[in-house]
Amino acid sequence: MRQTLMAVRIGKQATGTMDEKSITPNHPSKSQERPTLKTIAFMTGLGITTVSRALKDAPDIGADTKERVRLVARQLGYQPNRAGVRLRTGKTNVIALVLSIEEELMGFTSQMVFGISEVLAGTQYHLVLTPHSHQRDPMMPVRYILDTGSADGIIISRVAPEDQRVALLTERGFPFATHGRTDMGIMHAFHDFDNESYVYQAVRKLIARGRTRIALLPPPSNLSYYHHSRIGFERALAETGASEVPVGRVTSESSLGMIKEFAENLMRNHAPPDGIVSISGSATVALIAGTEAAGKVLGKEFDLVSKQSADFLNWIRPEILTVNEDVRHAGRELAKAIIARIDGVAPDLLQSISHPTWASAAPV
Amino acid sequence: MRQTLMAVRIGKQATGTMDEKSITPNHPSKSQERPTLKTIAFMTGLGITTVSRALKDAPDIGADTKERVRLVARQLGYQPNRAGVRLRTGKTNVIALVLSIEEELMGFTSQMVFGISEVLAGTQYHLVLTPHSHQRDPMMPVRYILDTGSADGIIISRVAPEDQRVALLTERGFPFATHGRTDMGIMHAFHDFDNESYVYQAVRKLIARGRTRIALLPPPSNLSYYHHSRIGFERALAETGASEVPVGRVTSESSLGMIKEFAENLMRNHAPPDGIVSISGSATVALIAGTEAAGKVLGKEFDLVSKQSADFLNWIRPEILTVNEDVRHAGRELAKAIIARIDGVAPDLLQSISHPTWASAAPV
DNA sequence: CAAATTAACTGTAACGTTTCAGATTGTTTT
DNA sequence: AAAACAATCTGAAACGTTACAGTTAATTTG
Repeated sequence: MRQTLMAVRIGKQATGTMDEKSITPNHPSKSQERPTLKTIAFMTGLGITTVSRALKDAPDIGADTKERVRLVARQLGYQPNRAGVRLRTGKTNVIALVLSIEEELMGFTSQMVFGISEVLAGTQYHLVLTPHSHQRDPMMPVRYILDTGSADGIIISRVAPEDQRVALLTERGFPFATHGRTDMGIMHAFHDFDNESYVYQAVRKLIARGRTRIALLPPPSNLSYYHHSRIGFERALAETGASEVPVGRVTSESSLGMIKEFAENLMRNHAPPDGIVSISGSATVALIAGTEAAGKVLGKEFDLVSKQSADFLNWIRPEILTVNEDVRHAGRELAKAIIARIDGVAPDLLQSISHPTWASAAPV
Repeated sequence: MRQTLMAVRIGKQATGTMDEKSITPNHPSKSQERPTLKTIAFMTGLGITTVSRALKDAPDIGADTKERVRLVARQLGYQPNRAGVRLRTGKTNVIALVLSIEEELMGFTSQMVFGISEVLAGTQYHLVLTPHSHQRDPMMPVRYILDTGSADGIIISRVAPEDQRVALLTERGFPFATHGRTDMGIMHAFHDFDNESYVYQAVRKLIARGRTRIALLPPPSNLSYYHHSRIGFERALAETGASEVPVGRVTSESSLGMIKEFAENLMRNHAPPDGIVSISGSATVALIAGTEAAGKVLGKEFDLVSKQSADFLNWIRPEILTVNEDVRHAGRELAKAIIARIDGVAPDLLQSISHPTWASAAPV
């Protein structure tokens, strides 16, 4: 029974002869319904099961049968029905990106999304966005996805050192990857930017320029990278003997108006900083406005180092020392990690960190 | 048979007694599977069909039965299984946002996404992102969605006056809404920013400041809003007798380096413009860099008007006259429109336009 | 009071897929 | 030649939902 099958048994009365959907009158003949396994089964004269198994290259299907099935499938442009697969297997082929609307404005989110999409484009996965107000209930989207099984994996950002979402997802054994690290003794997939190193190097650069009184505009203190940036900051200060000018409760996510006002007051102090490190590009814009409103000249009376996720600060003030956080790359890494995680790869193999690279002094 | 039903007929041997899923050993008892119609049917003693119909408030179900079903459903936290619904009805409860990775960087995409999500959050719809390189094959994502039926509606942006995607979607009768208008005699849902009016007003403002030689940095000429901005521009010039300083082939989406270089050359001409209108915030950043590299002072030798989708230009140069395009609002409008479209509302009732509002001179 | 009508409920089938437990060959072993 | 095996193929059932065509019992009609 090697190659005898060639369409000998046509029709297959049992399952019904390919039910000849009534051709709609407007589209003469092109209105062919979407092909299913049944279509291929009919065309090849095989059973639906055989076709299904052939397409997943199961070992109990003959080599030439597989070939034949694949050929017809390709010819028809067959694509498995997602709802069918999902209903039967529970596999959604969906990655959920949970993001907070407080996310940084300057292109952060879009770059992340594009990075993820880049990787997902080559797979069966779709990307579903689940924005929410982080303030209100950060657990809500995660719980929803968990309860409804509406994704195979989750990417979360803005993680805290002790992150409830990470705890919950881990407890449930649900695949996830985070943008940012945690500090709760839980092993999980992540990608992070090395903010400690960034701030450390930033301070060293300021000191190399002779600055000694440094201020750090950090992220909100509940987020993990607040601590990383503090550690880098303190390490650099300790090594060099430079001193810190404290910033009070202002953070990179305070309103731009508040940041400006703060910066202006700060620079009007009797002992203002001569170097500022900023963790966020948009905050830096307000920072400049404030410092200049106080009459200070960037590059002269003080220097400024900033991280940014889109390359725009140096167009505004070439004097700013900038580091680009490649968020798109982060997106790519996270997408690869979550897919691997879904495929069962151990989380400790899915951790990566980007290191700061300093932009050349001025753009073209 | 009014209120006699109260759990009299329990069990229902026919369909099987709620098959008591083997409780997993790790989770003592809380590991209740996700409730389905069957669960509710069992608990109420009703048939699955009855429960289904009761939940959709069908007219042939008794009022008290409905109440009872709703109560139990709420109690269990019942959520219809999306795969089941989708398989049976073809309804995906998904809105696809097709966006091009060439989309403006400065927060445009994220604001759009957040706006859409805001509206979708109150509905059963999920938001699926389908980014793609617009250059390569703009039709691909649309065709994919059409072929696989993977969404109930599509939102597209960056439309052209004669847009193939609009033509295809209309031909297939598929619900969609566009960010931007077309000009091909097809009635469809859209939201647009009134770029004609923006540019017109921009020019008038420049002229009010005594400027007479105006340059327009327009979007790429294949996009609809290129034409709108040109119309507004030319109308203002015609009315006032001001003259245009042409910009050649530079557009708001040329690289920042190119824009800067162009601006610098332009301002070094023997007859440079004294007013510039920019359609994009990020381009404006480069524009400033170029004009200042040529030694010109903003607000003195020339004035600059720019549109932006995030409020940042005035932090950089308070002198710039800015208009904020509220992309988040656009997202909200588009989401509402696409849902209405799916519900069968006529497209001509789903068209809206945002008008420019001028930011107050300087921010806080 | 039989027949028709109405109100309330229900089982079956189907959407497209995969898993399971066979079935049908031909071939090898004993 | 009977029995066992291997290689291929297969139908039935199930996932959760809804449309359809009933069924049942009570009520109205003639």
